[in-house]
Amino acid sequence: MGALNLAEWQKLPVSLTELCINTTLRCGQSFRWRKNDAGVWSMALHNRILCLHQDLEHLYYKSLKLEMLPAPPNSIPPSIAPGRNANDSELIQHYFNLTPNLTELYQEWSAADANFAKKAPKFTGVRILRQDAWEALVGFICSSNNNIARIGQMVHKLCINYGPLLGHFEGEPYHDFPEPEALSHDGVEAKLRALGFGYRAKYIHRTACMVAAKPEGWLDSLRNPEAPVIGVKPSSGGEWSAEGREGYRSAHEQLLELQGVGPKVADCVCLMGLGWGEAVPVDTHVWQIAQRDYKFGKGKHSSLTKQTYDAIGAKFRSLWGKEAGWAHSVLFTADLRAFSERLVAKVEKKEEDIVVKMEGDVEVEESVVKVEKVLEKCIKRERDEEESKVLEVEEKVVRKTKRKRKT
DNA sequence: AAACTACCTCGACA
DNA sequence: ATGTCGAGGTAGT
Repeated sequence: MGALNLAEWQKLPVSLTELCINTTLRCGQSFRWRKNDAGVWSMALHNRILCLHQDLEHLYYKSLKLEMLPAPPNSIPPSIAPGRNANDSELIQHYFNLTPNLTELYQEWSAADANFAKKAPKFTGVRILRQDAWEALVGFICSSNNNIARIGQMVHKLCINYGPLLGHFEGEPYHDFPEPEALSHDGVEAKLRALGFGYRAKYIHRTACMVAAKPEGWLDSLRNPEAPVIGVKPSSGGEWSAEGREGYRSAHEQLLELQGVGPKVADCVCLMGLGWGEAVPVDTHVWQIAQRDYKFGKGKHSSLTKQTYDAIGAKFRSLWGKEAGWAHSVLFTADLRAFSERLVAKVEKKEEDIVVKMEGDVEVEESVVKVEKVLEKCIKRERDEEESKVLEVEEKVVRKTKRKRKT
C-alpha cells in the first residue's frame, strides 16, 4: 500500500453495503476508471480528474488541481445543466446515484425473490451509476460480441485520440470523453478500424453523425425526469407499469434508430445513462440466468427472440419493481467471471496459509502451483452452479493439497 | 416474427 | 507453435 494521506481528502460517510466502488466500478457499467496500487480510483470526469478511495465507513474524494490552460477544452460538460459548475460533492452524489437506499432495496428484492436473496449477500453495494448518456451509448456500442477488458481498451483509445486532454496524474494523461461532433468527421471510421475497433468503427461513426445532427441536448431529453442532470429539479417519471413507464419505452424506441444499437444496448443506455431504473438489458449472461433460475428457455421462450427478450424484462419488472434494472445488475455481477473468485475466497485464504507455512520448501511450492491450476478449473466449471457445490469443491481441493504436501 | 449468418479483434486454451 | 473458440450483439437476409 502506498502512503495515502487521506487527511487531505474530502469524505462522505458511506457504508460498503450502500456503495462498494470496488465492485461497482469493475462490473462492466463504466469502462474508464483506473485503480492504482494504493487503491486509488481515478477518472477524467466533467473537466476534472476525480480521485476516489473507499474504506469501511467513508468514500474519500478529491479532484486534481489542473494546471489548465485558460479555456477549458470542452466547454459543454455533459450531464450538467448549461452554465452550471458542479462541485465535487454534488458530482459524486450524482454520478454514484447515492439517493436511493440500497440496503432497503436489497431487502425488498430479497423478500420478493428467493433467488435474489440467495445470490445477493456476497455482492452488496452494487449501485447503478448515472453516467453521461453519450458515453454510455458509445461504450455499449463497443460491447457487442466483445469482452469487458477490450471494451475498456477501446473506450480508452477513443478518449486518447478524440477526447480533450485535461491533465496528468501519476504520469498518465487523462482525457475527457469525446463529444459526438469529434467522432462525426470523415475518416473517423477508417482510423477506428486501424485502432482495432473492427466492425464497430462504422457504428460509432454513424451514430456520432446522427446524434451530432440532432438538436443540442437531444439525448438528455430522453432522461427520466426523476433523474435529471445536475442543477435541474426532478419531476415525475410518469405512471409505472410492468412494461415500463412511457418515457422509458419512448427513449428505448428512439435509441433503436441509431446504428449499432439494438434492444440490449438501448436498455444499457436507458438504465445507466438516462436514469430509467426499470430498463433490464438482456445479454447472454442474463439470458443464462433467466434460463437457469427463472424457468425461461423452454417452449414459447426456448430462444432469445425479441419476444423472449421483452418477456424477461417484464418478468423481472413484475418481480423486482421499479428498480428492476438495479436488481438485475446485482445478479449479473454475481455471474461475472471476474468475480467468480469471490465464491471460493476461503480457499484462496487457505492457499496463502500453506505457502507461508512451507516457505523455503521447493517441492511443496510446486505442488501448490498445481493445486492452483486445479482450483482454476473448478472455478470455471462450478461458477454457474450452486454455492453448496462450490463448497464441496473447496473441501476436495483442500484435501488434495494435504495429500500432495505429504508426497 | 423467427431463424440464420457475417462481422473485427484478441487472449485463452488445446 | 498454430488453430480454434468465444466474448455483456446488431444488421441484413
